[in-house]
Amino acid sequence: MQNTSKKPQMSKEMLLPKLADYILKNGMGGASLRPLAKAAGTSDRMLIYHFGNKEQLITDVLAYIAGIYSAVLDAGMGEERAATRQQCVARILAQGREPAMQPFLVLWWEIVAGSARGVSGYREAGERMMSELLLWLETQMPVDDPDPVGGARYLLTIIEGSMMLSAVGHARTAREGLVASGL
Amino acid sequence: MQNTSKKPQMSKEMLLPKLADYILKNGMGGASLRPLAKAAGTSDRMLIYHFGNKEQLITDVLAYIAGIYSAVLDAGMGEERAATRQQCVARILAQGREPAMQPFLVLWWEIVAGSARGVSGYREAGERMMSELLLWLETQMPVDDPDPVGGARYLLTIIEGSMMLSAVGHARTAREGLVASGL
DNA sequence: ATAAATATGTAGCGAGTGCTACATGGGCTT
DNA sequence: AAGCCCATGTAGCACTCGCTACATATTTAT
Repeated sequence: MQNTSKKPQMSKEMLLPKLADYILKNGMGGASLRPLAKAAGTSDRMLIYHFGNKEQLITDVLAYIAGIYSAVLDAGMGEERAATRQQCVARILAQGREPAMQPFLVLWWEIVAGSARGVSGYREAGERMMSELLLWLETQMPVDDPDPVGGARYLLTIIEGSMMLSAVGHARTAREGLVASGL
Repeated sequence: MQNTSKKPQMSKEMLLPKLADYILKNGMGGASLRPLAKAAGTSDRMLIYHFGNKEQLITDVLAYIAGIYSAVLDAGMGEERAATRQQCVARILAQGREPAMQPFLVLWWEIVAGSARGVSGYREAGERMMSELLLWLETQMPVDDPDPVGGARYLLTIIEGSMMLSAVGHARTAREGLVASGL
């Protein structure tokens, strides 16, 4: 008989995008082996086979997500720099409100929580994603900014603080804080 | 025979402190009925009896924790105000580094994550805790501050941004951001 | 005194968890 | 052709999960 199932030969690399997609949509809470396997078109048996155990799988998927994060960042915004810090912050906050960014944002807080609690793999992913965002932010600073390096760190702090406040229903508080600071 | 077990008459009010204590120590991840019941000196059966279901229990415990949050805030710092915004921020960040605050901080990010994902009870608790912190922060602003209301919102944004960056291993980034901003 | 309401213990159900044992197919090397 | 290794399917184990059925003791109301 002919080879009907052309030896799928599933590998980590083929699985990671689907796993990342599922986790972005459903969060870490629903990230158990059987649903993940179903979403990736395989079985829990094979996930363990490829990744060794669940902890390693999560670590790998989070690293993968951190890896594609900067691509999403770039895709979401034009190339021209902002003219002022105020405009820079406004743009990024606006981007954070876009629907396409929501899965990242919602997952982000779970990564922060896991990192704060010391869960393996979370801290590395979170640190990397913040490093990416920081680098990217430096490239987005106004060309005439007197201190783009320090300024990027300052704006990053404010942006993340604003996002956290928004996440717990204090978007207004964050907005008023920005106004009071001149940003 | 005499009444050996003096009719315990467990009530929500008696259970909440122990439940809150356990959750502060072990986080939401370990907050399943049987361990919670054991920590509170009762049974999973009785937790459901008193709270109806787990979701309501979590909601109630988070509300209780939010309720005692401001007391912890006050207890952790003296009464005299800061002289400058810079000193105000430095004090609060120092307080956040104290061991006694760690359970709150670690739990805090789980509340933010739950709030961002829309889990019932988390948003209300998070919003309330932030409101408490904001009010308290207003009382801690320098007496001669030109805009204590807006300034408190600005400082709150920066403080929370700094704490988040620290949680993912970017404490240095946050510190450099503060320096660049003059705070 | 009787009945109703409250409070609690025991046991278990059905579903889901991470993970493993065992078998087996198909492609590879020798 | 023979043997070996990689990839995968099937079945299941021991455990935890939230929650419930049932019985029962104790207190309160009539």
